[in-house]
Amino acid sequence: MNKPTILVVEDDSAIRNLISTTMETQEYKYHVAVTGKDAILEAVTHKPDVILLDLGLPDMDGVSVIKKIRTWSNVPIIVISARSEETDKIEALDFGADDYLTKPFSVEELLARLRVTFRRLNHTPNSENLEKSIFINGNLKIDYSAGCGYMNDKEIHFTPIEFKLIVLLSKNVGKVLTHKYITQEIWGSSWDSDVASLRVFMATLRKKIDKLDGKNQYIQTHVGVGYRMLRV
Amino acid sequence: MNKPTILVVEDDSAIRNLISTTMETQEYKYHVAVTGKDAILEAVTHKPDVILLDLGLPDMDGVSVIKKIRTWSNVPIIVISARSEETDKIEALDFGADDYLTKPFSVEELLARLRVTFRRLNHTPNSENLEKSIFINGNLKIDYSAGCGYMNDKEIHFTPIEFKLIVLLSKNVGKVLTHKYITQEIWGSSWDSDVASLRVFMATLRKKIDKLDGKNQYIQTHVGVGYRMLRV
DNA sequence: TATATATGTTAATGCACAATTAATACCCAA
DNA sequence: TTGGGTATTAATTGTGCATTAACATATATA
Repeated sequence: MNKPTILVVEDDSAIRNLISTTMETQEYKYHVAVTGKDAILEAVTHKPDVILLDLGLPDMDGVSVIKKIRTWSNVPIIVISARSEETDKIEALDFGADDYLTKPFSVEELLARLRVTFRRLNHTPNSENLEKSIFINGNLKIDYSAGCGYMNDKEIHFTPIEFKLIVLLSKNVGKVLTHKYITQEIWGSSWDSDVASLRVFMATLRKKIDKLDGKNQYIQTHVGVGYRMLRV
Repeated sequence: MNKPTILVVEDDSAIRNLISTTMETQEYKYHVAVTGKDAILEAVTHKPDVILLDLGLPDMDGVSVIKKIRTWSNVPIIVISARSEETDKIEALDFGADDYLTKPFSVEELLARLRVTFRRLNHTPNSENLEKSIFINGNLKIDYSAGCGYMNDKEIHFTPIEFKLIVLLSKNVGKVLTHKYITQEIWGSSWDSDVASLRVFMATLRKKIDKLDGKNQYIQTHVGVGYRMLRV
């Protein structure tokens, strides 16, 4: 995960500002919600990686917010609450909270617990990277997660750009990708010289893909437009 | 997960008994360790799903226990400590603890936090339990728990970072690991200078691994990307 | 068919990245 | 404080890759 997004739910403006400025100094991306309704809406629209949730919201009970979010998401929720009663903690934790801090809380501890959450997000494969990591098309195989490709079950070496390119093509099998789109994706910007390079890379890719598989053609040229990987 | 196993690490017999009886009333499966050495040994042999760790152990620092276990395992660790200092908490959390309770603690809260952990274990498919503590690849053998490696059944000494590195590589055999990922895992943050260091470590690792095994190559460079351990 | 334009292919160059060794800084224990 | 083992930094040499240019071939249009 590159930059985790945090949703801060807190109605007390003083604490909200404290947290906000903390988030900024840490250069975390974050959104803010003041009410429970806002919180749920934000959770839906922005898909935060973590939620910092105050239990004492003006419009609805904090635990209800947790329950609601838990009906469709397992996003980590760290509760920050003024209530230090044991029963409150247990209720919140059992209804889906992942951690519970009582006010007044230490900013450093909050950050440490956030780091724990991030660490876990990185270590446990979440639904995002569970997406199929192996692409198969004819005799061509690409293992996205391992970062390598195979032809007839024999590994072939790809340079970084070559790999980027074949990943791009394979993720869009059957679709024609324009020169502009491809160069944008690979070099970030589209120059004429990049298109010239692109042709060279296509040549080497074809040497590695098409020529090794005598009969099948994987990469097709669309004159004046771009390229396309064929489903064979 | 049907019946999670808990490892209880606590030298104070009163608290140990308190926790033990609690575990029994909950019908949790559990093991007990009194020293840090025991704890590490138990963690290896019984592969607990969760570890409850007291920081004040007689033989070694609790944080050292965390660090040690974290070199080869991501098992959730809940710290139970008499130290309520913020810095202690942050240190433990940053070195790999998942949660931190201060004594005297509420049994009910402990149970709630355990349930949070179990919940997480259930809906994040973790490979932890499947892992063996001994990794074998060609003539290379790594004993994660003992913290040492063998080449042709002869022990080779690894420095701490070297060991972390080879564990990381071995746990991702066949996968290309990016510079950024590796430096993040080992140093926690990714600086250019870390990549320079990484290269030095790779050189020494190769001297210890590749060069000792005349024919097989274990570590492969992916220029501009990172490194990969090959399954030989 | 002729001509222009677009694409394919190959080889050469320069640069960024990588390997390796040595030197320095750091850390812990005696 | 000192010494042994590690980590990090610096400096040198080596290598692979991206890019460019030059030329060959293909495709489109009149």
